[in-house]
Amino acid sequence: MVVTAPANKLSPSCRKISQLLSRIGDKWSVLVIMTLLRKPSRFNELKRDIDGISQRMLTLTLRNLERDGLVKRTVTASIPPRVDYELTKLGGSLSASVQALGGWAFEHFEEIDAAQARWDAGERADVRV
Amino acid sequence: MVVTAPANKLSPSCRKISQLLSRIGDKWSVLVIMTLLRKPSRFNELKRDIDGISQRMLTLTLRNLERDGLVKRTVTASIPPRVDYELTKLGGSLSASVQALGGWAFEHFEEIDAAQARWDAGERADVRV
DNA sequence: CAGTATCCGACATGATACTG
DNA sequence: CAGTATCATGTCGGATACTG
Repeated sequence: MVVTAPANKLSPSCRKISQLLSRIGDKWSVLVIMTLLRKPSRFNELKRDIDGISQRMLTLTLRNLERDGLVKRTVTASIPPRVDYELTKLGGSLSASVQALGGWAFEHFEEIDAAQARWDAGERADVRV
Repeated sequence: MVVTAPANKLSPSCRKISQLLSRIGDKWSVLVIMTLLRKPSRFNELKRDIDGISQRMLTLTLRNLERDGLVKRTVTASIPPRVDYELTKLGGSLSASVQALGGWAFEHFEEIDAAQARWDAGERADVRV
């Protein structure tokens, strides 16, 4: 019995993309990375620069990025305590790729918005044969 | 009274990145895009190729991508019904940027895994001064 | 075949209060 | 200043059943 060719499963590298996105694709990670790319910052400095982030989420996001080796944390034992965050070399190399995606977003967001507007207006663009 | 310089808020383009990620950064969108990049497919064909996706999530993901103008849907009124999905030109251009990110992921995922392993082993890598 | 409808649990996020 | 702890809520996603 002849069986048709094996299913065209996705290659492992495609899975890597989605794994990466599940790491940095949350609501705040990219914003934190882009902020740290501009300059290393202290905790409350980040909180001020990233509009709308809660203290809790900033802490969690930084911990995750630190765990992934993308951000380095430096504690200075003074009073008041001082904690500085900066991108690691790994984090810096990631930000380059993220910025590339940002370039696409900046060039095409109007097309996306337009497509959504059409969709929401009820003009579904699919084809019926 | 002299006030310090305006807060270093993120530039609008950075926000665009996070907006894009909130669109395609969900669990399945990128997987669907990468699958359609290889070849246009029918509904159940996609379901077979994308391991683990539920019927519900495939439907929702396709609707969102269609709404964003990234995917085109073609209905053939036959019995049984036939529906084909393919990337639009916009979707194709996005996939290039996504693949760039995938390249980074493929090159560096070992470093990330290693960093996580260190963290989980309790060796927090931060610096104390 | 290609969906829709419904229910439900898990997780992500926000708000708030407290601490070394 | 830089967190941690706790609670409340909303959304995401899976399972299941039904339909043109």
